[in-house]
Amino acid sequence: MNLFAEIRDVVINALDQLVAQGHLPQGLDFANVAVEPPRDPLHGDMATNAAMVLAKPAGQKPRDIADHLAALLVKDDRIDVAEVAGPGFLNMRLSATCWQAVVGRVLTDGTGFGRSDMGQGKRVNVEYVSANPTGPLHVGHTRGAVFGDALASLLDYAGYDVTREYYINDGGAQVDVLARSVYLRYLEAHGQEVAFEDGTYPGDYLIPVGQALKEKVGDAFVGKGEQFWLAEVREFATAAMMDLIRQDLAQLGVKMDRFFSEKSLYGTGRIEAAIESLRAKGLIYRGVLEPPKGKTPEDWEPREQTLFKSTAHGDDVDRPIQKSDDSWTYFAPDIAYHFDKVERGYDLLIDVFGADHGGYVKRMKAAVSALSDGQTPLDIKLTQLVKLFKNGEPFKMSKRAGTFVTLRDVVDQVGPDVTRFVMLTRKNDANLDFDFDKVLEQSRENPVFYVQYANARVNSVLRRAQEAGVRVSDADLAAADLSKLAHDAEITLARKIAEWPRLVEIAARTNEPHRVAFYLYELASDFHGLWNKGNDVPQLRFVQDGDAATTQSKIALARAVSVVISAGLGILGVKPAEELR
RNA sequence: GCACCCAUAGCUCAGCUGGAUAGAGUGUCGCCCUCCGAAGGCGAAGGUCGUAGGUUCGAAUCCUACUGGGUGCGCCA
Repeated sequence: MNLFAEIRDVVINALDQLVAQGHLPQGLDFANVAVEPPRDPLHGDMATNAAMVLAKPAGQKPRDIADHLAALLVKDDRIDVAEVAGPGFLNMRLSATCWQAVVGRVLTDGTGFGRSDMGQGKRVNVEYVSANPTGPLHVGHTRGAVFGDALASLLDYAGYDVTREYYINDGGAQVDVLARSVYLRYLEAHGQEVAFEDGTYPGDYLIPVGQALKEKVGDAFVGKGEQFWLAEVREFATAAMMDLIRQDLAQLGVKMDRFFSEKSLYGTGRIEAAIESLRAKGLIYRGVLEPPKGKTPEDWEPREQTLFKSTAHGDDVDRPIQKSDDSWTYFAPDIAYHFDKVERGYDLLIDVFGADHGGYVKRMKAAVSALSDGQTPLDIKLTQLVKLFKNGEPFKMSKRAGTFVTLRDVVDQVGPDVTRFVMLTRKNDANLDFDFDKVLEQSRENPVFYVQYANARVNSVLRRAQEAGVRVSDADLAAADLSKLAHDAEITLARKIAEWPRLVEIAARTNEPHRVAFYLYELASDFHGLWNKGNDVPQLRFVQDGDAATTQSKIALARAVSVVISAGLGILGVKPAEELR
């Protein structure tokens, strides 16, 4: 139930009537007519720009249209007042009953209150994390993981049919490096002295993998050339790394519907098929690329390569899909992977990349545009860097200094809920400061705590009411006499609750789950505000001694806050706190 | 050199398919704690929305140029 959408329907109906009555010309487009909460509450509960948007096409003055519209709108019993203001805004004040009904609705709908059908069941594929299977996930991956996961949940909540997917880069040279590194650990497990040269992974996390390999194959690979063991060790090591990564994700509460292996594209004709599809559209050719200007490529020499004509779909230069030795570049399997996604018939594709892959956006969009003949939109969301702090001091990450911070380090220290919430307190394309101490601080400036605290307070007051003999099940509360919720401060909170379904749609439309986190902070803030008013104004306290009916209505409001917080936190993948400490 | 992202209060950041007097936290200043949970509360001051143009009834939001910061730019992925 989206009250804003309902009132917009009322406005549109009124506009239709004005057309029928001849006050407005036929054939007007109402698509830009919006009903929004005004920034200034003095302007009322909702405002519509209808008169201003239609003034020009209708050839009338905005205020004239608004006057006619206002006269019709007040006939709806949900709208108490409709008045023209400013350049032609129409401000509406809704009846208290309207807001009280929202509270009742939350209690009957539960956390489904904000669910939307805007997605119309369209199939969306969200690809995220997709870290190389060469080691544990680090902090940067953590942000992408949380963002992608919350985005997927958000879209699901907004009525899309969502698939969460991880692309395993297990086909390139980096897994050979991994295999060699594991081989060294394997030799070490056999008591040999080994040296980790440049181009190998020296991390401790491979020690148990080397051990495990020894237990599996004994000394079969000792002293043998690469051709004897590389393929097998590669497979063994990649599987071990994916186990590690799955554990990391599980610890963070990130779920995947599918892990898609890059390797599965090789030797199966899948890459060739994707390239052929592009060739059939005349987008594959042999050519020589210009060197990038101003970057002084030291060892540049012109080479003829097989190129994808990505410029035909908005890219800046054409991109190579084969190396000079005719093996595939990394881009070729990526094309094939996205071809696979296109062929699976998704209505929308979303890729979540780290910001360091920003240069990759245009070519990937070009590829999907070409492969789907412009039919499948691809949205690529980049997550910016996470800067780590400890007690306000920057915390430098360095593999060599051993201060390399993994996802596990973060989650072990602050827990999955705090990690997830904090990662969503910034827009995806803005840098994020993560202070290990501040995120655990229990104060107003810490949004995680502030939201959880609101939820805990609701539970506290719920218990208290129950002790006072008031029936507080959701069913009882939904049936309560909500007309007793009449104070301005209470209606204000109900208004904020009513914004939730609208916010879900905005967040889903923009693919920006951080909006949910900010909304929850505002909702919590409004709730705490009402709570604090109770200190000065006794009749605003949630528990009214000796007045079960009034208490019940106030508890209903509090509980509605809690329900929306639970729904919002659910999208973010954070467990609501029943109580603190 | 080119492409993409970013620039909003002293600081950290929000800001709705363009909407009214641009918001929050923090910091600063003033007042307040016998009160359902004061790990606080109320209030004030604080802005040329990087700069300069453009689009229109209306621009932080869209377009162009510039300035500053970040990321990336064939045979790594």
